[in-house]
Formats: sequence, C-alpha cells, structure tokens
Amino acid sequence: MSRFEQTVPHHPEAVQRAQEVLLNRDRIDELGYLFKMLADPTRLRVLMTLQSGDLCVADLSTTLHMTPSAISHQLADLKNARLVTSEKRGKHVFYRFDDLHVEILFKQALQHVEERYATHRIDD
Amino acid sequence: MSRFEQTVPHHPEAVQRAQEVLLNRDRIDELGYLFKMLADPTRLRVLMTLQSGDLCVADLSTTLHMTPSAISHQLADLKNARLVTSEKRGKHVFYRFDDLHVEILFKQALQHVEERYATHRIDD
DNA sequence: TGAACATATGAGCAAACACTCATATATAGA
DNA sequence: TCTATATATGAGTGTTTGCTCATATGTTCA
Repeated sequence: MSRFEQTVPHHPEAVQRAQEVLLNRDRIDELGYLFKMLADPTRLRVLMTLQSGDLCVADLSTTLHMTPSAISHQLADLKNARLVTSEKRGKHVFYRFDDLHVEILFKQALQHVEERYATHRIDD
Repeated sequence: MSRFEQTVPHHPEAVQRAQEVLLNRDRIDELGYLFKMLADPTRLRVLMTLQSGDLCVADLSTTLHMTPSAISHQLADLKNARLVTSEKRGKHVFYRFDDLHVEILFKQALQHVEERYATHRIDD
C-alpha cells in the first residue's frame, strides 16, 4: 500500500488492542525466517533425519535420494539459520541439529499435523 | 536427482537409523505447508493481531498498513490452512484464530526468537 | 430499488526459491 | 606430490509467491 494512503479504522478500539499485541517488524521477520527454514520439505527431511544422530552430506544424500549438491545448498541455509552445525572429521563433514528449542518446536508442530491428519484428512 | 542414480551410503548404519526416523512424504508436506503459512511476515502479523481478539478485514488493513486486497488474499490462505475462521456480521467479515495448537506453536517460536535476539543479534 | 460500502477474487508481474550443472576447494591415501 | 573423493558454491532456470489493479459479489441503508 502506498505510504500516503490510509485505511479508515472501523472499530478503533479493536485496532488499538491489535496494535498493542503487534510485535515490531524485526522480530516478526526473524520469526518468519525461522518458519521459512522449516517450510521446505527437503530441509524438514534433513532436520528429521538429523534427529537420529549426526550425518555427513553423502549419507543425507543417500537417505533422502537427492544429489549431494542439493543437500549441501540446503545445509548451508540451515547453518546460516543456526539450526545445524557442522564438524569436519576426516574426509567428511558431519552435520547435527543445533537447537533444542527448534527441536521441540518441530516435535510440537508434528504433533499438530498428526492430529489434523487423524481428525480432518480422511473426510476431506 | 534422477530416479536412476544412486548415492553410495558412506556410513550404512547411520543411514539405516536415519531412514527409521524419517516420516513419510505426506506428513512432511503437511508439516511444510503449516510452516509455510507461518513463514510470511504479513500472515504472521495477521495472526499476531488476531491474538487480541477477532477483527474485520478493514481493521486488519488499518492495523497493518496494507491494502484490504492484500490482507484478504492472505486471509484466504490462512483460512484454507484452517488457521483462522471467519464470520460475517453485518457488512463486515470478522476473522479469528482457529487453532489452539498453532497459537502455542506460535508463542513457542516467538520465545525462541526472543532468546536468539537477546543472545546473538547484538554481536552479529 | 439503487447507491455506497466491505470483502473476494482473477490476471499480471517482479522477486524469491529450490533445484541442476559446472566448477572450485580441500583432504586422504597411494 | 598426484589422484580420487567429499563438499561447497556460483550461475542459470522453471516454479512459486505476494503483491497490485481491475472487477465481481454481496450487504446496508436511504
């Protein structure tokens, strides 16, 4: 929306209350970035397999049936987001989950989906 | 990756363990879809303001400084994802959060970001 | 009924994204 | 040191996405 236009509040007190709970842009963007990392199936699958222990790129590649290059690109993103860390051991680079909070978040979301799946999916 | 190629497992037991914790594609995609809905700042801001109570499109538009059209498009997505429901009252359509689980998820993610913000952002 | 308003929706467009392919970098082992 | 191997990374590409703009739908109130 143009910076110069303005919409009229239809329920001013409601708008007031809404503005009070609205976080600042930076936090929202951080939050969006976190969720964006979790929004891609490939990255989700990477994180999921890392729950079984750390893995090198080649093994992730084998497990997920994707090229090492594709995996490596996604790992770079996950590393940037600090969701995983890597460690070089010999010829391999091993990646592991690096965020307990996100692991919880992840499991909770999973639970949510499982319930939805059971409750709604069948009769869709 | 081509269906006909295959990468060699470098640590077969690790790959084995990884495959055991890997959910099936459908669940992963559901999960990804949920996170995708939460990955956009506009949708996040909509959900956040709805935490203060239900709001009509015009008030969301005012609160977030965005056109009613842009808001309406995002609300349609959120509704499709069953994250909000709507109710028509008179001339207005009111939207509200429709998922306690996601509200919790949302708050937990927020907490995560807050901590990150405090811990890391300053010295980045 | 008709004008004004609130919301929804489709087409179009620019930006973001996830991959491939080619290539660079770095280590291990001969 | 040289070769093979593991991973990283940049450019290129087709697809997805979030907006705008135009327009459709549906409601209220004169």
